[in-house]
Amino acid sequence: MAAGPCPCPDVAAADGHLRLAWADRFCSTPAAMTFDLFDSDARAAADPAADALAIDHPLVDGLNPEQRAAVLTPGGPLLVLAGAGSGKTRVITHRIAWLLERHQFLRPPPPRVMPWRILAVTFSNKAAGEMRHRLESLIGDAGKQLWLGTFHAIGVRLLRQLGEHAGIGRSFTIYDRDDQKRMMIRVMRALGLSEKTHPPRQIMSWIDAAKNACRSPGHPELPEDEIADRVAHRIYAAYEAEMRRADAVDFGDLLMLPVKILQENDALRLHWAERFEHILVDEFQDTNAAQYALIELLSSVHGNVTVVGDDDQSIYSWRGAEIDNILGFPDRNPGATVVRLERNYRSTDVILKTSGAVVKQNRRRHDKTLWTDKDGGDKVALHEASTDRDEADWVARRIEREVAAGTPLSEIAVFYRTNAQSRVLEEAMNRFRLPYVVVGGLRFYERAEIKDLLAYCRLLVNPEDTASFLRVVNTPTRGIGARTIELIEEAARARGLSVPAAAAEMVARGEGGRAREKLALFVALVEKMRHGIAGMNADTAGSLILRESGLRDALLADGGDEAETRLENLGQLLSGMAEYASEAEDPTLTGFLETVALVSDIDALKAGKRFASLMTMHAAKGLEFDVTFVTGLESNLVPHGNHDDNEEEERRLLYVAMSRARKRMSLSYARSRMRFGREEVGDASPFLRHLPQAELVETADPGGYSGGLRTMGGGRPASSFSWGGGRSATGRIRFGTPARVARVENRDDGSRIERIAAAPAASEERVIQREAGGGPFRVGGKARHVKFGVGEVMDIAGYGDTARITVKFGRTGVRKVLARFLEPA
DNA sequence: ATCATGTCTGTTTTT
DNA sequence: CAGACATGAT
Repeated sequence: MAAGPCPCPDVAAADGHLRLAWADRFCSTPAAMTFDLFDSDARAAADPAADALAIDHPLVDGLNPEQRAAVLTPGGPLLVLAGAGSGKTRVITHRIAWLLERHQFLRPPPPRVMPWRILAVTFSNKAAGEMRHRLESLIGDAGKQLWLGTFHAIGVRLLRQLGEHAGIGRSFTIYDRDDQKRMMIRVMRALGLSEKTHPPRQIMSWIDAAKNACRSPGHPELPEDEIADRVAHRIYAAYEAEMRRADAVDFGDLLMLPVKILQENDALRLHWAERFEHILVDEFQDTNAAQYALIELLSSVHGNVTVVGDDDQSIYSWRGAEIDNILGFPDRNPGATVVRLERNYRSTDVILKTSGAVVKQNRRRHDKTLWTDKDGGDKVALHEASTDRDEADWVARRIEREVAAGTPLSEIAVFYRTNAQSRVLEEAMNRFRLPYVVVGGLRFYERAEIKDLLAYCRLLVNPEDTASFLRVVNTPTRGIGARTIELIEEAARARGLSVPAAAAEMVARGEGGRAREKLALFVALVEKMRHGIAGMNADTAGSLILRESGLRDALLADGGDEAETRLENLGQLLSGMAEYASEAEDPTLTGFLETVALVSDIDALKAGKRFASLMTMHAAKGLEFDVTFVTGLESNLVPHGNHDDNEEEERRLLYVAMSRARKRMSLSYARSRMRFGREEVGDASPFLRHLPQAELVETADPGGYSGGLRTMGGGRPASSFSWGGGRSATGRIRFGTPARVARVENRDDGSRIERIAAAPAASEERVIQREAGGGPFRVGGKARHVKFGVGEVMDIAGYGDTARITVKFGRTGVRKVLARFLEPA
């Protein structure tokens, strides 16, 4: 990024057109050359100011002038400030395609860029998949060859090749939070530290912050923190040593280690920076120091960096993201081309104005004016509900109406601040029998049985994998308990070995206390399986391990409903492995494990159709829907903490959520909400204060609250709000719950909790609806299972995709199956 | 060594 | 409310 000023002229604007100059940093001819299209001669003769941007090329056809500028800018640092809905993904994909194809259209042709010399970085796996998909539809298989992925995925790829320079082996394992915590606790015990004085959670997030800032143990400027005492530094150092011993890396390492390696090794840096001729970074406002450093290093030869982002959508500062990376980009990169995309193609004017009114309250931002030619639009509904449950019902009822009016479910989304809020909404969706997916919420890969099998897999691939060893050594139970593990730990500490290595050595020496025999059996089992899976594809290996490890037998022996569910889940995992093996470049277990470590939601797969989407506001970034519901807009939830320092970010988060809608949006909040099993009373979010009245329609439950919305936020009167006794201005919304009584509870610590009496019984209608929670399934209806075929639904228990549905299949007979394995037939 | 039971504790947000 | 964790009985 800092390759020095480019001698070539920047793209200059003229009459909304641009002159195209050849300015790639690596061009062998330093003087700028102007290229024209084959067919541009006549045009140029007719109008000397006319330029190459009037290109008749499918890649820029239909783009607005700014988008064209962004796509066609030849090289050097390029900042695209892309407002919400301004077509930034389109710009990135088209720019990549153009870089790959432009040599066919420019004279004289610039050197051809090969796809594997382009690096495109996205924020999430979902975004990477989407981009790859769109790219392939533009340029076909060449799209498969470029380096495209999240920062973390790119980090893995680099570490695979460079890891040895940081003491990382070839088969390193990526640890998730659980594994990290396990290692952390071991380290602290070894150091004789109490978990009380140094909560592992806090230490972990401190270390995470250090890694996001690229700081190893011993760095003079480790993050400031109240827990950042000398002890914490010692823990950090010991934790790192232990991770290396286990040949494991955490998420922070995936960013920090490649940076360290490239910083410390000139030859490697040159090699890799030479390799990438063009680098493109999406969601640049959410990059942290390590990510920035990585980009800087990798672009240090050619200097062709395109960064795309929107400072108003920076919502990850808690993960170390520095908004200054985007705000300060032009200063850090003199001569950078800056393109602003302010035309919004997504939302109605009403939605644009409403969301804009929120984010405009922020001080630290580039002022910008998004505009659209879609005038007017449906007004934004603002709804006050008595309780969270009523709010959820209100949302579900409106979704029902949308569906009746012809909106596809896939075009409807519900957003909330915290994952815990999904539950009430899910229950309401079930009452109304509306099919839905929780995006990124329930995590398939976090189920115990899945983690067990994966831990076996990882231990086989990485013989030093301490965390996985500890997880499976007694799963299923084989008589190796705490005492034996303690012995192994001691041996490992004494000899500086990883835990599995220490266990193997103990067995070899005939040590191991009472459980010696059993431990020997286990070590032999692991060896046997490791030998057995050599050369196998992921799925074949997976089923061998499931069989040999005893996991399968243990579940079969159990025989209960839950065991059956777990077996189903494991079956699902195996088919996932098969699917992976059939299409992946590297079909082995190693490849699969790598992919799995970076992917959280398998459910995103079915987000395509037939389901409404439920997700956190964070997860909503980058997505769009015809109709959205932004829920839980209460003062203690949005903004979340009471800290002033993140208020602007919380407002941006709300802005992100509000700018996802194409046609209609509803905002809602509840006067009381269940939290920690208690009902808590709150006010509307102070962020709602500045909503433009003209764009709103307000409604409220009639609830027993004297006066309803009285105060907002700091207790000041909310004069901007008016509402009339629960009557809907649209007159179409029905109301449900009767009055309830509030009471105040004084607690010992002097704090006061306002509570509300338990909700009265639901209406008749609801009781009936509540009985069926099977999403798209109905008792008496048909359901299809991949293996068992079509059958009749006999019973439904639970809700959502974890509902247990009893189906009578023709061949297999009656079975209980999770809803997630079925589709309506 | 294992299982059942009880208690406490906590909730942002995610690669 | 639910998951993690400690305790105690077998």
